Amino acid sequence: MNKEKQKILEKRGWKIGTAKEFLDLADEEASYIELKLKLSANLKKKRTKRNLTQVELARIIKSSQSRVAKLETGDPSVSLDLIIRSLLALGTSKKDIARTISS
Amino acid sequence: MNKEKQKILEKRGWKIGTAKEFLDLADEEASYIELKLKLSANLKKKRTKRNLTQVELARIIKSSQSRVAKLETGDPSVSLDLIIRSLLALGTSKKDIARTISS
DNA sequence: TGTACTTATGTCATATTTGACATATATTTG
DNA sequence: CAAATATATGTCAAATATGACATAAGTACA
Repeated sequence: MNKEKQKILEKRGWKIGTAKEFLDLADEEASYIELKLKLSANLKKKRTKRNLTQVELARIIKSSQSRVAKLETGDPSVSLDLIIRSLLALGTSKKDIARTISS
Repeated sequence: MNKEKQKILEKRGWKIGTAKEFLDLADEEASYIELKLKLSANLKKKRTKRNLTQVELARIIKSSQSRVAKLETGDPSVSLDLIIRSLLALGTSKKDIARTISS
């Protein structure tokens, strides 16, 4: 992971860690974050494709509009669990999730 | 999802929900749980293949033996985030994770 | 058998994630 | 343009996940 990418992620609120940790864990951490961001982007794509508003999706997953916004903007406060649950709630198949991850 | 499967999962500590909710959300919930269980099983497989003890893996992911045990036994208290992070810490590729999910 | 090693289970204080709310900022539509 | 609609951002109390610890239970092997 290059410095630029790290800066961008940190600006969005992701903590990559100190320099020392950075050397050890950065790659896994970056992979983990990228995985989440990919799935988040996919969620947004799926929702818009269905012409659903964030409010409507929030109702489906029993959450709130603001949380859906955070889900889709890749906010660090959002868990992978919630992302996956949301995708599944939109009828996303395991295969489709897998595709998104390995893309 | 059949009643049997629900009972088994509930016995292990998973809350599937009330009868009414069950009808609406059971399938997504079941998919979500199965996804976690599959990845957990894969984690255990990867660790043992490497001849690592739970204590050693705990060190690598900066956690504790007990949490690793919970990770591998599919304890409901374990997040997908931790499972994925752990897999990545063992050098699992996105492709491999994707494979596990769609299997 | 027993002793060392490994894994499972229970508990808990702390940390993180949650839905909800208010409100700011786009974006669309008339 | 303005009003309506949709999305983003900040905050917070409550819910959930966390590492750590103790200890039980299982496994290997002398």
